[in-house]
Amino acid sequence: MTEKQEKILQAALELFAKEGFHATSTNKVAKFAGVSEGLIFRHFCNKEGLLQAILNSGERRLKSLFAEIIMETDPKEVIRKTITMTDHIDESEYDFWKLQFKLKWELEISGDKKMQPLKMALANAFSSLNYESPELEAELLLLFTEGLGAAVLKGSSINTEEMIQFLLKKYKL
Amino acid sequence: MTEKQEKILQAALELFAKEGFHATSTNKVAKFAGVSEGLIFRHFCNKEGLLQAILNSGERRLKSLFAEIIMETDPKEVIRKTITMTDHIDESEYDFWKLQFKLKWELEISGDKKMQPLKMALANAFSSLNYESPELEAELLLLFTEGLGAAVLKGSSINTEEMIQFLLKKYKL
DNA sequence: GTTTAAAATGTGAGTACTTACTTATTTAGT
DNA sequence: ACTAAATAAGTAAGTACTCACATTTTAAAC
Repeated sequence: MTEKQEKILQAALELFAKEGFHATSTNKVAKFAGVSEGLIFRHFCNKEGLLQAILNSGERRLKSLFAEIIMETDPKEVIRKTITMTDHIDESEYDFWKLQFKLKWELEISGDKKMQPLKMALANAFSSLNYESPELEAELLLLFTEGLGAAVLKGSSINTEEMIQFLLKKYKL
Repeated sequence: MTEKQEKILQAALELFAKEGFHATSTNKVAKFAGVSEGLIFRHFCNKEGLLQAILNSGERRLKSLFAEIIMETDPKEVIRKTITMTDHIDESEYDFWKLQFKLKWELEISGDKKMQPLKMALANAFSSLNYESPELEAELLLLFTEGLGAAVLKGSSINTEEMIQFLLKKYKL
């Protein structure tokens, strides 16, 4: 991975996240990265390839964030970590997460599959704590987590900290 | 409002909702509507104007959906109607709602302001029922509602009916 | 009720510009 | 010297948008 290759990835991530995939031209990416436009196609084949490269390099972030929760053995901790997840995403990774959310709507990249392990871990946790409907509880909590994440990334007026504390209280954690 | 004008609005709504605003060209809209491309600009000035026309004509739907909840006096009914809202949106209006959600990400049209009256109605309802933190309860419920709506429109595997019943039970309704 | 002129609606062929992508050529690392 | 990295200058197709012209609708005058 050369220096310019990384510059392209960085620039594309920022622009795709802030303006959207279709609204960002390869010309714009090249200029923002301080690179000739042709280089994008030399390294990433086409615009779609550039996007895939970004997504692949970001996969680690996604997995490491989820892994910490899934590895947890204490059921209460699984739930607590899920609720506080939004607060643990680093500001330097905002662009990546924003892109992830944006692509769910702009292209039809669901990201539903990637949530599955987390959903199962949550369902197990709720089951261990003798909740009546563990699967539904898991789904509901994920709905909340996604909603809160979306709100934060969209710069909503919502008070994240307060909301997280409120939820922890609701789940008696 | 002429016949062709409505055809343009219909076509644009469907295409914007399904492919996205930036990904849909005016040429595509014109062909899909069976109309000359120039007519779009005669009637709606530019592409942005076309979008605004769609949004304005859809405003009624948004208001009528929220109004029914806000007018409600029984606090328990306010909460119940909010929870079941997702199930009440007609399939013929899917495109409109999908566009609404998509635009939140593609452009930065928040739609946060339009939620404010509903949020206040919910906060009042929770307050009447002596909940400890009515504002947070309201915000949380809206987070769920939006998340559930998004899931349905994205064609998620989630069981909407079941989830709604589950939530009603949680809120003792 | 017909005529007629003006206004509104609609078209098709353009425009200048941008798009994703290519290719011939040059630069730099080993 | 050979290979990979990088560039500059293309290209064809697509973009939003315009404009001169044709058609229909409206409405007032006779």
